[in-house]
Amino acid sequence: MKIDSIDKQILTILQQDAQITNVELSRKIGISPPAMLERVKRLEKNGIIKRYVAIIDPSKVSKGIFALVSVSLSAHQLASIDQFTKQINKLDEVLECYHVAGEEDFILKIAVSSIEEYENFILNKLIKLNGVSKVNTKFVLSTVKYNTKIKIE
Amino acid sequence: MKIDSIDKQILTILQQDAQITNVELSRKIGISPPAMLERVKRLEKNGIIKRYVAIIDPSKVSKGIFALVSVSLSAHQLASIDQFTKQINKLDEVLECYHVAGEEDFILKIAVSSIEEYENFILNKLIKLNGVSKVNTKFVLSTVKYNTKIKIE
DNA sequence: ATTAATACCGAATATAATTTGATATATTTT
DNA sequence: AAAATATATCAAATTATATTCGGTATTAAT
Repeated sequence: MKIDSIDKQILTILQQDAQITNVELSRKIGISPPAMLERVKRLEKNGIIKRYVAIIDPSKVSKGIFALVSVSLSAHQLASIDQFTKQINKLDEVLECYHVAGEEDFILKIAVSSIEEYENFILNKLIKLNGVSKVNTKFVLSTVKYNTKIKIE
Repeated sequence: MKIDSIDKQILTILQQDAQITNVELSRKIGISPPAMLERVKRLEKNGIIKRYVAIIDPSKVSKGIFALVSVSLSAHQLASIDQFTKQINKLDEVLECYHVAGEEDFILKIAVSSIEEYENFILNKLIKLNGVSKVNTKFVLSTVKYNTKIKIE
């Protein structure tokens, strides 16, 4: 699907405020509400817009402790990464997980409510996954920036 | 502000689907639409819900290259971290930035459209920030999990 | 126990989303 | 280049939803 300049404007706005009304959005960009509606639906149907979410303040729901964790898999396990992938996707504490090039294999972002909960996560969940051979934790002191918006250009 | 069991259900649902209508949400949870509306507004006003956003597929808007970058500041610069913080917040390529405990000072998540753009970001933007003394890049091979939802319990 | 505050509901109203049918604008085909 | 097709657009009408309102129940405080 090809994305034109109007689509880009739509995506830029919706990434910052998904609650904007269709009427207001169409007014801002300068096309009619029905035309806008069709464009947004098309962006959704084609998977450009994946979903709409509410962003919660973690500290206000007692999930204020974050950690960035690197994980290495044993060589033979690396052959079947999708098993690891599936397991990671089931763990609620894992917000993000990236397969990376370099020393370690994966970098995970973890959110928990306490150090005890973190310890429990590492000892009873993460290192019990098949093939996990090395784990290294960096605790987050503060979140400097958290942005779900990617620049559209 | 105190959050009860109904609020938790609301937050859990809105974190997955912020487009749900107030009518549908109230039906799911079992209170009337006006009561639901008041609760959601309260969660917004108290900053529990920070904002609503559309999540875009980066690969479909040619921002398919991600990197995780560690940054160390020189000792004297660490004294005024908020300067670094402000600068980081202005850079569109930086989606997330965490101040971490350990070897390095910050971990950044970067999104760009090409390796050339990445090189330009590092050479002309990141290392030109005051006090940046060490930079180390890990390129993301694949995103295993990307979740903005934190478990409410 | 009494008062005050809070949360709730059903009904009415205001606002917005969505559908419709017609028209214009590109795009492709001949 | 002209005709045909597909696509995008609009204004108006309809449908659905958000929001307001007045009153009632429930909870918390005095």
